[in-house]
Amino acid sequence: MSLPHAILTALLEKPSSGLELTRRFDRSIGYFWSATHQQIYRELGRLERAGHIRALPAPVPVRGRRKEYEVLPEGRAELSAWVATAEDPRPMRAALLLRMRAAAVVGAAGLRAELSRHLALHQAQLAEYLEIEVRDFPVERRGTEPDRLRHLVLRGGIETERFWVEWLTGALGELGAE
Amino acid sequence: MSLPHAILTALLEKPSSGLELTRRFDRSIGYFWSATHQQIYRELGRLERAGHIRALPAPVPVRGRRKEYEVLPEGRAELSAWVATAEDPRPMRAALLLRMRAAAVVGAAGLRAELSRHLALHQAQLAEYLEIEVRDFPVERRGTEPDRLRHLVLRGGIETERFWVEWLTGALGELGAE
DNA sequence: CAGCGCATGTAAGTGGTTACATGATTCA
DNA sequence: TGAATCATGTAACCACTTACATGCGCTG
Repeated sequence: MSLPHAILTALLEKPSSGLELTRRFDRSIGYFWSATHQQIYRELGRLERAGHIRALPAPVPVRGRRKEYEVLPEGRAELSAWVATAEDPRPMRAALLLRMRAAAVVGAAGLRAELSRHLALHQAQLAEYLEIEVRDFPVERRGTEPDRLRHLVLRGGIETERFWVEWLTGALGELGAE
Repeated sequence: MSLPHAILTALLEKPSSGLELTRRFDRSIGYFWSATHQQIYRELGRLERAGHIRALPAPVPVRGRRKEYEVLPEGRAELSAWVATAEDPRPMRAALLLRMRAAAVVGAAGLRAELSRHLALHQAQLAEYLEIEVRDFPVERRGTEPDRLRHLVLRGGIETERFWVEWLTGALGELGAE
């Protein structure tokens, strides 16, 4: 149950409309909790009904007109509570590892190309994260706690991608030329 | 759409009943693609209707009225095709990273305990994987391709857990004593 | 004023989770 | 015989995905 909290976090960082949120999810929060615009609109409706956020007063609330949302104190309290909640990590879901295990049974024919493709994707993502790190977290900006925490989040993304790049590289080596 | 393929893989490794599959998912395949017994029974039904597996005629029921399934050639072909399929990696879903980002906004009160708890869980999982590695993949058993592939899968689990242990250790250091 | 992009939504279908139901065997 | 356990399932719900629908504002 993390989507509402992802949205609350994003709205606290900057009040936004549904579509703006969608865009920001595509390039920032979505790196570790993705969501489509349909999910976001539905969740915005729920959060509003729950009294956690409110739409900023618009002249005429009509379909097709942008609605900007901001977080209410209740929403901030909810998010604050969630940060300290005990919530077990979900078991990982790695389809590639599954495919590798299937390949051990039925043979690895055709797997090599797919591994290469994934390797390129993860290398690209890693490069993007490293750019963000250079741009947003220069050494002199690492003093305040919020900055240190945000940097930790980014390091999580970086190390995850690095893991995949290394694992895929090793796997391609093991597979040989096929 | 990986659950059916996870089941096909497991059944090729060893024909099983629904409950046996559930147990094996809990301690093996489920490490990277978990499933409950309800999911498994539903999926077994679908796979049987699709002609990918069949129930063996029970010779002498050992316990209860179990149904043992085995994979048909069509199922093996389906799995073989899936191994080579182009399927993009799903974006990661890391609730802990999300919570860390929320903490950057509303404060990290109470987060430390939760990070410690997760650290212990991941350390335990890592230890379990390392035991499996020692037991199932001694150096002299790494020659055949199936063994090498299965070992790669395990290495994926090991390195993932190692990532979390390191990230959490670093995060606890950054958070300070609170 | 027609067409296009922006913005907000609805609807249907799938996969996964939680809670419950039912029969069959074992054993005290 | 009654309780515990093994084994297979059903039902309801929720999250997420995919496809489509509707209204607004700008521009040619």
